[in-house]
Amino acid sequence: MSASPRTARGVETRRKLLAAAERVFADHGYHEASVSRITDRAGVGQGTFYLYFDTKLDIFNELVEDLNHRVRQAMSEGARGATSRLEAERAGFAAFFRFTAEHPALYRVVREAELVSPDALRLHYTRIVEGYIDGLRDAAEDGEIGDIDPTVAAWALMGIGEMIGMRWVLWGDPDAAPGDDADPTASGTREVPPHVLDEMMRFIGGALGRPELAGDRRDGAPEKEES
Amino acid sequence: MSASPRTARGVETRRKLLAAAERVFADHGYHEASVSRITDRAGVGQGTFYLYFDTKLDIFNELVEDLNHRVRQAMSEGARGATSRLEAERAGFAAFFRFTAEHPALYRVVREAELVSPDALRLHYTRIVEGYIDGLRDAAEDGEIGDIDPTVAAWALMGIGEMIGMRWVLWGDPDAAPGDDADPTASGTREVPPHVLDEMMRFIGGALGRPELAGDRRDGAPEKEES
Amino acid sequence: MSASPRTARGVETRRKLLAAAERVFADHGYHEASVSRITDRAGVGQGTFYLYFDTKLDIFNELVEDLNHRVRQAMSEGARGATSRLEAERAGFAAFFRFTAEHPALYRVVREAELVSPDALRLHYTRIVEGYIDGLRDAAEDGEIGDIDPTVAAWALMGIGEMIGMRWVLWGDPDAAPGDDADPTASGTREVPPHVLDEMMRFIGGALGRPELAGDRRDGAPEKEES
Amino acid sequence: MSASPRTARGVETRRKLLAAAERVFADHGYHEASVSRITDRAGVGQGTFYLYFDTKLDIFNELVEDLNHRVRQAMSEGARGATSRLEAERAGFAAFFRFTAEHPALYRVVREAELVSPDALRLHYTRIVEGYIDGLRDAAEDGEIGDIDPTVAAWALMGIGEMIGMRWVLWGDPDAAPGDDADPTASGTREVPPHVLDEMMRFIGGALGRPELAGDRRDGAPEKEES
DNA sequence: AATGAATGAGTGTTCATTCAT
DNA sequence: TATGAATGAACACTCATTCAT
Repeated sequence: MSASPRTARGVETRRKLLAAAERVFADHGYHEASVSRITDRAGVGQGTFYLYFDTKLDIFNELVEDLNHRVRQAMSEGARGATSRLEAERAGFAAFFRFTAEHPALYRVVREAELVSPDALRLHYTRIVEGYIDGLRDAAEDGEIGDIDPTVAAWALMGIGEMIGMRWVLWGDPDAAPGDDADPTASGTREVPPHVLDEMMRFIGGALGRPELAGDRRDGAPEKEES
Repeated sequence: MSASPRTARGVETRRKLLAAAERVFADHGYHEASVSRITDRAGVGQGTFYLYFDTKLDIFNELVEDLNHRVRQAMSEGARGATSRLEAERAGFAAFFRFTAEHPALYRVVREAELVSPDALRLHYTRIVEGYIDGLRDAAEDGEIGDIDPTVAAWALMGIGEMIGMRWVLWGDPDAAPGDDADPTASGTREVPPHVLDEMMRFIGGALGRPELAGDRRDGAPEKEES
Repeated sequence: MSASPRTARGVETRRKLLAAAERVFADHGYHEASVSRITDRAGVGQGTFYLYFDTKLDIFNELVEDLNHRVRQAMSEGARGATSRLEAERAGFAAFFRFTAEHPALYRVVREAELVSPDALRLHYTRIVEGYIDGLRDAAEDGEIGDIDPTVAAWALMGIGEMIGMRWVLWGDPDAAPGDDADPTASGTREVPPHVLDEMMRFIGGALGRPELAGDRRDGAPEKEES
Repeated sequence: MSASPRTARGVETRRKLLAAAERVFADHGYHEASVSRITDRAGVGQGTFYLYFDTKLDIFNELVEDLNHRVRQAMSEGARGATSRLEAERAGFAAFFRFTAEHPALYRVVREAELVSPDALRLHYTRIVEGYIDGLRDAAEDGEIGDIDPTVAAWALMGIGEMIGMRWVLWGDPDAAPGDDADPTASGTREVPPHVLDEMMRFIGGALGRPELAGDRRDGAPEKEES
């Protein structure tokens, strides 16, 4: 039923719908977001929506796909120029957290995807993880990290990033009691504090078999302090 | 409006409703789960629901709370008897994965809670993390692990468990292509393969500054030290 | 199904239910008043209600009946001892307004009765009007008032009392703009200002053919009309 | 959410809904009138209602407003051409009773408004009363009536009209016992008998200080007016 | 290409009433 | 006499989707 736009005007309308949908999904989640809210924000008639998308799920999936591209691009751009795997990892995480802070939609939309469109979620995570796996494999070949299983490690890294991002970016102030910040749209602009990022990288560095590369205060580390 | 049951019959009805709700939420998620589906499955009239719960959100929150208790109990029971922090960690994760496999509701309900009842989600994660933090602090005092920041580490562990659990328990077969397993109710009985658990623990062991305790094949650790 | 109470305890319970119903109907109106609210306020179980009343409409009708008795008693007590019809009228109205101020339920319940139980409403008004008619007839025989049709006059008096009561007792401050006092339960304690009562009685005095008896400032009419 | 119709079709649909609502509210009152009954009678889908009205209360308020305009227009049209205040009053009342007979909804809807939408009720009465007040003030300046307080008199007139209208128009036959006419839809076509209108106007004429202008059989007025 | 109108199945929730104890 | 449990029909309202223009 829906079709690709054939005119410049159509292309523009489709774009407006996607942009509006990102805002609306981010603000309200999938279920509370109504097609009419999307078309309202896009400034088009309700029927116009179905010119470009078959269903509400359709535009949602496209949006998840799009966010996936953008976050991966942000991460690899962030990591570009890093001179070691861990440096790349750190830069990638930093980019990921920055992206999350700027687009809290990512978290919300993606996590909601689990129930709404499980395939979209799997694809999203899988693609990011694949990037990790490749990087880890290269680093292992170069002896840069230990011989940890890259698949398991990649999923673990994914989980760390997700949870730290949720905790420090989405929730914000560590001391905020639950309930202090109930408005989900209000909390999307925090940063991961530097020491948290440091500790997280030390954690990851150790995990990957190169504690000394992550900077350290680690007990059994031969040269560095304590000695 | 809702009240606690005052008779045995009422207690039983309330229990049936909670059990039904767990099933229905797990199968369909919060939004697709309708009160009438819950009451149907519980075998009671629709109005009966409101004798014991004020709103649909109410029973959802109670369920999240309940699941939180149960998973934490499962984890600490699993970890009981461990002789080291890492052993406890491993046993705790194993218990967590087992619980997840038996109650896929946990994942689905909890993750959806983010949009439906953010406080419930935060409380859930925070409580589990607090358990981690205590354990890590004790272990650090005993010199069992490195001096990693316990809060950051705890959230990282939480994320690892979540993601590994999602990947290997909920999704099941690593090679299953997305789309092969779209029915969310069909995939709740997998186990985390032993080697994945092993690798995960090596990852965590390294992260916590005691790679050698986690068992290893690590490059830079020729024949364990510590001897 | 319902029965008269056979024990002192039952009499008491029935009384509690009626008292609770008056409060609840007054506060919420017929439709918003639920049986459970009534039983809650009465401090009895929900089922107990149906021991004494067949339906919600039943207790409502009984309440209207009861209020009717009470307001008529208040009015005739107020009027007792008056030495002329107009004095009696004034005292009766004053009593009526006082009763209204103390029991705003009267107005609300009675007016709602029009749709809920039209018979109850008619009976209520008719009974009060019959009292007026009798009084007017007597007064006419005594030459105390003009020979106005007592039935029409009685209904007119009823209407005047109702409207003045609504305007000055229920609504309160004459200058309050609509909306300033939207809470219907908050405005039941006003009084009809003395000059309003005075003017009203002058109006009625003239209507009944005895302007001079009502006190007057009437234009050029030292002793009746114009001549 | 609701919007003004943008096409002729929409205008027509909205009109049908209002007309249906007037019938349904008049027949059943606010609470028994369900949106689905309204849409059924209008011959549109249930959802269509919410295209033009936000809530059931919304259309109710609009209806009260509309009825207020119409009754005031009917009254001033009825009074147009009267050569004295009392003549105008009589014509106005006659128009009011005629309108009531043709639109019994007025009474029912407006009286129920007291509980449903108190502001609407106050506005309704206040607007009519303001018309009375203006007329009375003019008449007083012209010496046409006594110097009665116009505000109090206006509310009194409002009450008289309401009550006489209820008694003779809505209830119909004076001798009908309560219960004979329980169907509220069946009684909307009566007229106020001429002698009742006559007596009512004599009552009012006396009240306003000009008994002789209202026609009379008054004791102290041996051979009619003015001569 | 665009749109406003229309729909009807579906939602969470309420409540007068019945009944077993 | 008293009650808490249970019910199911009913309600106001929402929304993804279709369609005529």
